[in-house]
Amino acid sequence: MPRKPVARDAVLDAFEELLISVGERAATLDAVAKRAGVSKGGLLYHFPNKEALIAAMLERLDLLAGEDIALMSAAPEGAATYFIRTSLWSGSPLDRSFLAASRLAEVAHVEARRRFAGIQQQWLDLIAADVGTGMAKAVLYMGDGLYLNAMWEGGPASKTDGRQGDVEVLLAAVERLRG
Amino acid sequence: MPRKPVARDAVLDAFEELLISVGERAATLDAVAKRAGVSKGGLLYHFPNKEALIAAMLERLDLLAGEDIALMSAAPEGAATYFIRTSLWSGSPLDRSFLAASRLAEVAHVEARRRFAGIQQQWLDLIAADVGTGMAKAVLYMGDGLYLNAMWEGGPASKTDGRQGDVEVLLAAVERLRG
DNA sequence: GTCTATACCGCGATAGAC
DNA sequence: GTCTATCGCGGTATAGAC
Repeated sequence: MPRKPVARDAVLDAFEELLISVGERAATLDAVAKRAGVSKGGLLYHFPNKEALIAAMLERLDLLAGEDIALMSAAPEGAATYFIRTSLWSGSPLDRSFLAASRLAEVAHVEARRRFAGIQQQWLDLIAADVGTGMAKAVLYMGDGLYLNAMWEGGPASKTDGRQGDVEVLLAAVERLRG
Repeated sequence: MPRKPVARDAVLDAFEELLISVGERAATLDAVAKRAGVSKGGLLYHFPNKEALIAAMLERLDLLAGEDIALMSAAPEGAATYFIRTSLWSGSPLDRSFLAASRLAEVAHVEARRRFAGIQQQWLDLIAADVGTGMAKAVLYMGDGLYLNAMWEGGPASKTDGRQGDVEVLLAAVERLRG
């Protein structure tokens, strides 16, 4: 198992942060390098081009998502409740990774969209095992809609603030859909 | 009431199509002009800069959304059912306009996000009048989630195909949430 | 392994002919 | 009203010093 240099992770962190805070278009190599505290040349030593940088970020997303799937399947309150609760921004590594990747999916990045589809499918399977296949997609889409509206509202900052009441509404809805 | 030139509308149509099919970053003035069958100079005669082009597109969105709100409030099957049904891509002018604007909201375009918030609020009000304030957001978010997943799946093409069954699931869920 | 310097290209926008 | 030509900027990527 090869140990990756710290500078590499710092660059990945910086890339995620910029995707989240300023969007895909402004997350340039220059900006990433500056934020990570390396030169552009130094960045391009670790990641030969921008696609390689993106690929590494998506790898990390898959890793974190895998851990979340494990937690979700073991959640005592049930997968559906766990899913709705964690649809709200909490600043976790997975949140950041997911949101950053979402910026790429939005601009039609093919591989980012493929990963998303895979993760969604795993979530759907667990929710279906919890609330039944009939209503699983309803639950999944509610969580996704919450996520989407928080995005439109203007970034992750506002998520924690005003959306807590929404979570309670959705949890009540989930209870009505169970069975 | 001033008549707008046809070339103007052709440019707006081309801009929307490109936003939808190739994303915000690739919807450049060059690409729009080529698709609309005019030169870049010709385009910039009608819209002095890119912001003006965006502003005109958002105007059209508001107009179409207003018409939809009117239809929704008069829908015999109820606002909630109408909303879920029309969350699926049908290729209508509103669908195209909404999806195109969504590409801008995704890259943090401030005005696009403001318009979205307004439209969402109007939808929410009508749904609340139909199913009650308690469950209105659950219904709204289900529709939004359906929309979001169709996006991730890779553009509007696939929407019509595989998601029809999802609509039926969501409509059944709405019935359970009514009251 | 990380830096500086630079090549190269495509974007938005302007100027002016027709 | 629509065109061609061109500028300036900022993006990705490369070359080569240290």
